[in-house]
Amino acid sequence: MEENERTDNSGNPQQSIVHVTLNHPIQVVTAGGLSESEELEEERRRREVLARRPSYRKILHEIAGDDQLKGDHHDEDSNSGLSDTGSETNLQQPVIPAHIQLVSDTSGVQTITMTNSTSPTPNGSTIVQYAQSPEGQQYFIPVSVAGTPGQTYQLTTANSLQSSPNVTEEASRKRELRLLKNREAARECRRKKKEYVKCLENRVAVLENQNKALIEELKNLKELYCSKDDVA
Amino acid sequence: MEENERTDNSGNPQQSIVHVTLNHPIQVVTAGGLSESEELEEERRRREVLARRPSYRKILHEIAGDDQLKGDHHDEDSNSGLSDTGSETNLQQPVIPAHIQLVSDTSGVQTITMTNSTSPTPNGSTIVQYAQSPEGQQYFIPVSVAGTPGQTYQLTTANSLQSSPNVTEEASRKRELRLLKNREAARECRRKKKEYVKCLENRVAVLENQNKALIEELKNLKELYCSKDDVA
DNA sequence: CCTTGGCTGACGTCAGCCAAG
DNA sequence: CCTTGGCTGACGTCAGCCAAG
Repeated sequence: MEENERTDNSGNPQQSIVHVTLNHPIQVVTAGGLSESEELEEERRRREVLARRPSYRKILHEIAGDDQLKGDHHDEDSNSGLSDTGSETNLQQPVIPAHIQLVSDTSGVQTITMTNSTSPTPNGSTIVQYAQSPEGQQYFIPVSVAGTPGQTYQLTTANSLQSSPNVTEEASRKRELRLLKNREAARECRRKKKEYVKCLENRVAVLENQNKALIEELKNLKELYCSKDDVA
Repeated sequence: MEENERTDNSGNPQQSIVHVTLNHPIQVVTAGGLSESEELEEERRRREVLARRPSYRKILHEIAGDDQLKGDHHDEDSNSGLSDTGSETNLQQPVIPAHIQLVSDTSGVQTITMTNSTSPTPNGSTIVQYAQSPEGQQYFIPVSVAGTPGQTYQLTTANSLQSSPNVTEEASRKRELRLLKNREAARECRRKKKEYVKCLENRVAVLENQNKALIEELKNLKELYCSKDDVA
C-alpha cells in the first residue's frame, strides 16, 4: 500500500534505445520529457492526489460517525438520481433558487468583466502535441436579469439582510472573478492531466521496448556464453 | 505518430518479478490486473480515445477549413471559453442567461420526482478502493416558481409552440431520465479512467523494476563473460 | 437505411487542501 | 497565527461518436 513513493519520472518519447543507467533505483533518463519544474509539479500532484481525502461530503460523514475510511465512501451520489434533477429542471428560469450555488450566478447583476485571457502557459515540452492556439478569446454576453429581487440572497443573507446593493454587487463581482479564475485553472489542470496520462502511456511503451531489447540481448549473450562454454 | 497500436495491456500490481514473455511485441502478462472484459473495454476505450476527434465544435472548424488533422489540434478550447457558451446559451434559452448551461435547467416546472436510485454498479474489481457506502442522503428544497411563463420553451418550441402540457411534461421526463442515465454513466466513466491511470502507473513501476533486474542480470553476465574471456 | 442509447472528452462549478502572504 | 489564492478531485451536463437495434 506504500503508494507514496510513486515514480516521479516523466515520459520518454524516444524508443527502442536501451540506456543503461543504474545509479538510482527508479530514476530514469528523461530525454525530451517534461521540464524539471513540470516534473516536480507532476510528482507533487501525484502525492497530493494520493494524500488527499475524497472528502467532499466529509463533514456529513464525520458527523455520521465513520471518519477513518479514507478513499472508500462514494455514497453521496447514490440517491442523487432524480431528486436533484427534478430541482435542476425546475431551474430553467432565473427566477428560482433551489440550487443556491447555481442561482447565485444570476443574482441581478449586470457587471460584465470582459477579459480575453491570453493563455499564459508557455508549454515548453515537445511531447504532447496539444499546443494551444495563441489567441483565446472569451466572449461574454451581458445579461440584465430583472426578476425576483427577494431571492438574491446568498450566504451573506444571515449577515446583512438589509445590506446595500453595493455590497451584493461587490460580492457577486468577486464571485465572478473567482469563477473566471477557477475556470481557467480547471482548464489548465485538465490539460496537464491529459499530458500526464500521455506521458505515462509513452513511458509504458518505451519501457516495454527497453525490456524487449534487454531480453533479446540477454538471450543472445546467454547463447554466446553457452556456446563458448561448450567449446571450452 | 502511429499511436493506434497503443498498448492494450493493463496494469500489473505485483512488482519486482521479471517475467520473460517475448511472444508478442507489446503484450505482457497481466497478473491480478483487470478482468478480461474490462481489459478489452480498456483497449477499446483507448482506441476510441485515440481515434476520436476532439470535435466538440467540429462543424465550425470544418467549415473553417481544416478537416484532416485527427488528434493533434487542441485549439478549439482555447477560444471556447465564453464564445461558445454564448452560442450555447442562445441555443438553449432564448432569454439568455450568460451562464446558459446552468440556467437552462430552470424551466419553471415544479414536478419533483423524488427518487433514491440504488446505485447499480457492481464494481467487481478489487483494484480501486472506491467503494460506495450504502447511504447517501441529499436534501432538496421544493420551490414553486411563479414567474416568467413565457420562457418555458426549449428545443420543442419550434415544433409546438402551443403544445399541451402533457407533451412538455413528457419531454422533460425523458430529459430527466436521459440526464440520470448520463449522470451515472459519467460516474462510471470517471471511475474507469481513474482505474486506467492507476494501472498505467502500476505498469510503469513494474516495468521499471523489470528493467532494473534485467540490467543487473546483463551486467553480471557480461562480467562473468569478460572474466572467462580473460582466463581463456 | 435511419434511430437510439451507451460511452466519453471537454466544460464549468464546488469543495477542500496546502503553501504563500 | 490566521487568510487568501492556486490547484485539483469529483460532480453533472453537453456534444458527439459508434455500435446495436
